[in-house]
Amino acid sequence: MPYDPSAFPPFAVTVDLVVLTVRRHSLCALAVRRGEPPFRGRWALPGGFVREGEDLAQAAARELAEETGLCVHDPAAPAQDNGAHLEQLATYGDPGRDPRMRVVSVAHLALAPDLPAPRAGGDASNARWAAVGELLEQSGYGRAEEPAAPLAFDHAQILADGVERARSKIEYSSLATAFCPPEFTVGELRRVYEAVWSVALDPRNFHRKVTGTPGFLVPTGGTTTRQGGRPAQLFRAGGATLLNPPMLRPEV
Amino acid sequence: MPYDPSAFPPFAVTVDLVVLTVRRHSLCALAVRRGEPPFRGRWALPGGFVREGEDLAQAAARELAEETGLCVHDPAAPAQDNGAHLEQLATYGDPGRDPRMRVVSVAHLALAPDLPAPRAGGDASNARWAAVGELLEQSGYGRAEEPAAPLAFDHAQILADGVERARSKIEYSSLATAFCPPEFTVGELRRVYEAVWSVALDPRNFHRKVTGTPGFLVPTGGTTTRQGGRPAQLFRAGGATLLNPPMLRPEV
DNA sequence: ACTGTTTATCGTCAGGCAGACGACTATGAT
DNA sequence: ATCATAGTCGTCTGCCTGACGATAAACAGT
Repeated sequence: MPYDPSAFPPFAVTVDLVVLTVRRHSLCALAVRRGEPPFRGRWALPGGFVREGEDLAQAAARELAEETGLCVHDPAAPAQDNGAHLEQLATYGDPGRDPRMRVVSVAHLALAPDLPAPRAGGDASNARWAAVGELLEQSGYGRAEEPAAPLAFDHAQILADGVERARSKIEYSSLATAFCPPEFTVGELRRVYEAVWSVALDPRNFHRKVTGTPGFLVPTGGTTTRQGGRPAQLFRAGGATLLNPPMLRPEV
Repeated sequence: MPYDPSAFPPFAVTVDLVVLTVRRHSLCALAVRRGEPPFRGRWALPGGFVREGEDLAQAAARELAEETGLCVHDPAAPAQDNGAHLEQLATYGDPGRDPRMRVVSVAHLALAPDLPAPRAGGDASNARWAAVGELLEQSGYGRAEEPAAPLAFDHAQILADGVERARSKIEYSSLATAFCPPEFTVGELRRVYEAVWSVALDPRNFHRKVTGTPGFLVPTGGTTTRQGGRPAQLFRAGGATLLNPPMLRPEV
């Protein structure tokens, strides 16, 4: 089809972020309260316009830093900082998804270790970590009872897609370590899987699997007792990014 | 970030298509010749602007129909027409990817059975099926020798991403049947895997795997000898979309 | 009609990996 | 000292896969 530079409909392009973390044994997402219409006062995913001259990934990283202070983990420089994992998720462009104008949103997925408190431009009351189960139940994506205040726009759909991406991706990649601090124990990593999948895993088989996969975990030599019980070895994420064979998710 | 409807940079939004099929035992992609600058005369992926009031998926389906005449396979109405599989791939928005203006392209991946001849608006010389190996070698994504005429824009990157998506997705889903006609034999399905992965698979183990996975294939009762040799049973794609355990891709 | 070629299909066997689960270890709490 | 908690090492069994032998049913050529 011929390009006609003078005759194309103009769009606004935004990035929206699904920022996931594991807190208190449950998968949580970052939600911000909208300060202006439409959907004023409702919770939404963080996001904003892509600026001129700005790459999509740059825009997502900038928004992530503005909302959480997190730096993005550079895949080239492996495994040391407290940076987050960031990847493009999908693009949502239904006409009418924003009542004001035609907006195409390029959603990104970010995985972060457990953080202190969210700061949305310094105003803590306008940002929070919410359990994804609660956020999605309110929007009819779970077996809901009281559809209290669903997320604004189509953000419930975006969140559901992001959670599904995270759930499947930790099966065959080492991405679960993005939820962990730089040094972590096998038990802490197992609790990440259990929270994301909402299942209970056998500690012995899990230990055998992750320590037996070459390049997945490298021991740092240290130990910790911060989980109670017998001291556990500390590990860092190894260079391997793909898990082959994958970690098997128990069916329900 | 506050939304300011009066102050956002305008973007053009396009859809680009990675249309894959298997022809003569090799994976091929649809390429169209550009009729106007920039990159006039070079090969590119089919695509076009998203229209006002048009969904992204609608735009992709419209472009696919314009270029190939294919209808999109409705996931709700399973397995009978010669429709193609269509899914969103990723979004590319580097500033400068189009020298004329700021264009964000939402790439889609389409998988189609082997088709007669391409028709790009009736002009056959401006559209062709090209082996993905050749297209990517020319762009430095394979071990190239003569970087003849790489694809226009960032389309080589988009094609590489689409091929990688297809390669990994046939591992754990029944998507390989989208490359087959409505009725097909186990051998034909195996040749799809072999073409997409560029490997040789053991016919006996492959047969055991696909016929032993419940819901993957349903026999139609008919047989065919169109491949020569002993008559083979004909199958249709079953309802199962996920392959568990997955088909294992031999490492190189 | 016979032989060779091609493709399809069934069977066998050994190795690897995952699930179930027993046993032991090393901390802190009472 | 005893208990509770969490980590780590083993064992066993069943399933799946890769390697590969064997048979079946078509066609081509002599």
